[in-house]
This record gives sequence, structure tokens and C-alpha cells, in this order.
Amino acid sequence: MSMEEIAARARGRYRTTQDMVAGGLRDAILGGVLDGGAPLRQEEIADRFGVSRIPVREALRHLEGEGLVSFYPHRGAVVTSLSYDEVEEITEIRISLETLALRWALPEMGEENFRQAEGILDEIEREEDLPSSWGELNWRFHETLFAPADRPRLISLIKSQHTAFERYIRFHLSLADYDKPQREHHELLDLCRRREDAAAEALLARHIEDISELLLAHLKEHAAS
Amino acid sequence: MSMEEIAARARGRYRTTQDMVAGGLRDAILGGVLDGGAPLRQEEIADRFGVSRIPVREALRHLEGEGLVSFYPHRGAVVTSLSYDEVEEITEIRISLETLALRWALPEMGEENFRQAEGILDEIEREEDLPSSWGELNWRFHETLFAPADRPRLISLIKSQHTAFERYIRFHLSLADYDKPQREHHELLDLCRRREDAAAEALLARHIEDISELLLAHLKEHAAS
DNA sequence: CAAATAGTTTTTGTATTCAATATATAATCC
DNA sequence: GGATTATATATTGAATACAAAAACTATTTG
Repeated sequence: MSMEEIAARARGRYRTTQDMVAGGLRDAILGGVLDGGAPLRQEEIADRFGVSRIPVREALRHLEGEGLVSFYPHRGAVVTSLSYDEVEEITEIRISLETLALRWALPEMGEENFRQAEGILDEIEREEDLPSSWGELNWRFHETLFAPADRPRLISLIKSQHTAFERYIRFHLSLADYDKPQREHHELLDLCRRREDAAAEALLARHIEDISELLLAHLKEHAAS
Repeated sequence: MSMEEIAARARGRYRTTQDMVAGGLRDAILGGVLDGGAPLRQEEIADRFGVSRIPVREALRHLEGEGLVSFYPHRGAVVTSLSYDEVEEITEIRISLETLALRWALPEMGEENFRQAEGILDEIEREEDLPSSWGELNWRFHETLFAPADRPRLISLIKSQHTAFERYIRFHLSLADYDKPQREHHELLDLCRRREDAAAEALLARHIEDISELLLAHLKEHAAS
């Protein structure tokens, strides 16, 4: 490793300042430090990161592309929040895209993939602070199943739907709620191993719906659109 | 109409400078003035639009979110270009998302929608310069069919796939190539009217594949990945 | 001829200033 | 008094100028 690389890592392992700001804001949003609807004032963010407003604005634009923030001309950016209807919509989109990805991935899966996926399930079971790491680990499991499809655009679309979704999981799910999805993960991996494509696709669809239902139930309870 | 609104239109009917730049660049890319892979130098663009570099950079970031340009750190932005594999990938994604949208839209369609869709098909048949307006008109037809689904996120996803796609149509399709898709448009509208959902979905899938095959055939011929 | 080096170009980041717009508050009018 | 209209303030949006970092080009040197 070169001196330059080490220095780059020390600087926060980001290539540019706007990447650093975007990364920090992303963590804050996904980690729940910034709730949906929270205003993102440029000057305040710039001060907090110790940078000027320009990289902040470009970071915000980038996050807009990821669907995490929304811009309102001359009123600024706010953290995107999901309505009940949008959660339902994302559920449908996820089922459609993820079953497609699984269909393409299944014939290409090898022992290597299965072992990797198992490793992630182990990590989930060993994890102490599940609420704060579930999003990341859950995504890594699903991604591992889709990766053999070698469809980068498809996988990136799926990822952005996941991101929009899992931000809410953290707040609305209690510890017991994680059991069922995890059981489904094991079942899903089993079906993939046995190459039962139709059953695997059906289970994946149900798995997505199950998570969604948990989320919708809590959203309905806690009112707020 | 207020004086302010008139003034806003005179200013180029854009709310902010970056919207104006983004709009201009989008037209240039979709219109084929800027080919895939073309470098987008900030200063040059700023000069051409008579603005500073700040709104240009934010416009580029916005277009990055739309998938029309790609950023390479410290090397700048280039117009995104599609590989053969990516065209195949987008085809699969479109079929998956558009049949989903149609499934949700069909029960909600009314005579109003059918008439509107027919109007667009008439426009296509009356159009003199089809290659340059096909993209826009074709999208408006498909959008009209999906609109009753009232799924804004889904429709916006579909739109970005369309955009990535139709930029290439203009260059690779000859006049005769537009006949078959247009016949399929009429058939599709007919099936929707008769509420034959399964047949309509199947035809839509075939329609997307047909267009894709035309494009892929030309891409294969003209080499370049 | 290959590798190192210097110079150039381009992007990226900062600072400062000003303009345009939206929101909130205060004042006016009916 | 209620509604409309002006005014004030905060924030975003944009321009200018400059500095720094990275990538590219051409040259020099061994």
C-alpha cells in the first residue's frame, strides 16, 4: 500500500469530500439519526463536516439519486419519508425484481455462494445488536443470492428499494420480529441448494411480503400517514 | 396567468438554472447530439449555457441519478453508453416492471384512458419526423396505459428504463421498423379494452422483446460492444 | 526503448459575495 | 376582527476567483 493510499484512508477513506459528506449523511439517515421529513440545512451540515456548502450540495444531489432525500426548489432538501402506499408499492416492486434476479441467479449458483450465504446467516445469529445491523446483513444475504445472476443494473435497482425499506425496519421491528425472516432465509437457501426454482421464488415473494406486513402493521398503528 | 409565471416561462420555463442546464443536456443526449461515451467538460458546458460551473455540476449529478451520465472521480462525467448485455438486462427489467404496472392499471382503466391512448397512436401515425419524436410519443402511450395504476414510484422506475433504451432506437431503427411496434400498440389497446389481462400482459412482454431484438440486431451488426 | 519526471489539463474544493425565493411576521385596509 | 398586503429574515441558488489534487501528455534521461 502506498503512502498516498494510507493518507487517503486516514482522511476518511473517501476519494472526494462530497463522497465523505454523502457517506456521513447516508449513515445518519439509515441509522435513524435523521428522521424522515427532517430538513437538511446546507450551512449546518457544512459546518458539522467542516467543509464548504458546495460539496454538501453535491452530496445531497447524489443522495437524491439514491432516493434518500428530496429537493424542493428554494426550500431545500429534506429526508425522504415513505407513506403507507409507498411501502406497498415498494413491496410489489421488490417481489417483481427480486424473483427475476433469483430466477437468473439460481442456475449459476455454486457451493461457493451457498457457503458465503450461510456465513452471513451465522453472522446474523451471532450479532448482539441486531436492530442496527440487520439492514446491512440482510442486504448482504440477499445480494449473495442475486450476485451469480451477474446483472449489475438489476441488482443496483433492487438495492435502492432495499435501502428505502430497511430504514424503517430498525424502528418498527422488535427483537422477536427478526425470527421469522431468519427462518425464511434458511429455508430459502435450502431451496436454492436443491434447485427448486419455483418454490424458491415463491418463498422469496412470501418473505418480502412478510417483512412488509410487519412494517405496514406498525405504520398503521403509529398513524402518521 | 400571473406576470411571474410568464416571466418564468420567458426565462426558459425552468425554475432554476440547474434545471435549465439539466434539461438542455438531457435533450442533447436523448437527441443524439452527444453520443454515449462523450466527455462532458464542465467549463465548456458552462460557457455554452452562459452560466457558471456550479449549476452545471449539480445538473450533471442530477442526470447521474437519471442514469444518463456517469461520474469518474477526478476524471469527470461522460455520457452513459449501453453494452449489449445491458440492453438485454433492461429488456428483462422492463418486462418485469411494465407487466406489473399493467396488471395494476387494467382494472382502473376507463373510456377516458382509452381515448387518450388512441389519440397518441393517431399522433404517431400523423408524425412526419418519426425517428426524432418516437421516443417521446412511445413513452406517452405506455405511460397512459400505466397511469391508472397510480403507482408513482413504479412508473418513475419504468420511465428511467425507457429513457436509457430509446436513446438508441433513434439511431438504429429505420422507418419500416416502426410499423410492427405500432401494430402491437393497437392490439395492446384492444386487449385492454376487452379486459383480457393475461393476453395484454403477454403481448406487452412480446412488444418489449420485439423492440429489444431490433435494437440488439443492430448493435451486434455495428460491432462496438 | 523504458522509466522517471516535469508540465499541462481538468476536476474538485474553498471563500466570498450577491441575487432570488419562500416563510413568517407585522401592518394595513375593509 | 379577519383577510389581504407589505415588509423582514433566513435559506437556497448562482457567480467569481482562486487553490489544490489527481490524471493525462510529452519530454527527458539512463
